[in-house]
Amino acid sequence: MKRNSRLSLALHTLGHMAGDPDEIRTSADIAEHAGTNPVVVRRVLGKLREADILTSEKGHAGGWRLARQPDEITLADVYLALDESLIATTADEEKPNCSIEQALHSKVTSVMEEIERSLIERLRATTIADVR
Amino acid sequence: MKRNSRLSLALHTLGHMAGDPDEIRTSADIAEHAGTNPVVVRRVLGKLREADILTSEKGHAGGWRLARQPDEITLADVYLALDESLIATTADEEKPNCSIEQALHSKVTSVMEEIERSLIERLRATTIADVR
DNA sequence: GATCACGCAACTTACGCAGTTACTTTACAA
DNA sequence: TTGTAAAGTAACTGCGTAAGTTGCGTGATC
Repeated sequence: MKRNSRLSLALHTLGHMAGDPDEIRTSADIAEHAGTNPVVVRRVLGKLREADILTSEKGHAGGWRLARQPDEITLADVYLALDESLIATTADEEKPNCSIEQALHSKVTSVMEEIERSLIERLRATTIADVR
Repeated sequence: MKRNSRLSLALHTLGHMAGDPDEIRTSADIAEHAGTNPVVVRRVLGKLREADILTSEKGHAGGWRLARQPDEITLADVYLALDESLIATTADEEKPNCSIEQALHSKVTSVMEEIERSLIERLRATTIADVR
């Protein structure tokens, strides 16, 4: 796998689920299709379950399923469910004792926050049904 | 040091230089002020030299100096000089043989490119003289 | 109760980057 | 011309993060 793998894995899986919402899928099947490991799949999809995007069932004939309709799940929902940020967080300094550092930090931080909001807004315009 | 250290180091240093453009600074001095190592400073500032933001002189009484006026150096110039991206690059897949992955990749890539352009545009509005 | 699935914790591995060391090159000055 | 002070650079180390892996527990169905 590569960088940004969590979001890629999540979206890829959701895309397939959107195409056949009634099918239940196991971590093993998903992992094989995505070329990764069942435990990794559970880690990532577990985040999506916390955000009420997916449900999982244990036991025989268990697995993963969408918790909502595909057209009610936006890319922003998925992005936010994984805490992972595509925007580099400006490392929180302990104490920017230097005034120039303070000015820079506040400037860059405000720009990045604006960009992040803008990103989420754009992601909200697409649902996983659109990429099916 | 922490995350995003290269951009922080670059901007911090340039901010100080903007306050006193005629002073020549050694890597050792800069490193001490920034709490890091002279070699690291040279690595980062070397990138800025390639972008004609700084000049360096070897030998006795050598060091680093701005190559342009402070108000002619934007945050975008610095950001672009360091190749480092604040926007996570969507890992270049070898061959997305899966059609859903293709659709996702192109969608996410186009959003991210738009966001990156937007970021650069905003960074271009501030010069290092503004944070002095 | 056997099996099949997720849940989870702990460990291993891979990778990037800051940090470090050591050496070379260059410029200036005594 | 020799010594010193600076950048340039290559190679190595250490650390943090994330994926990958293993093992065991838990719950549901047959």
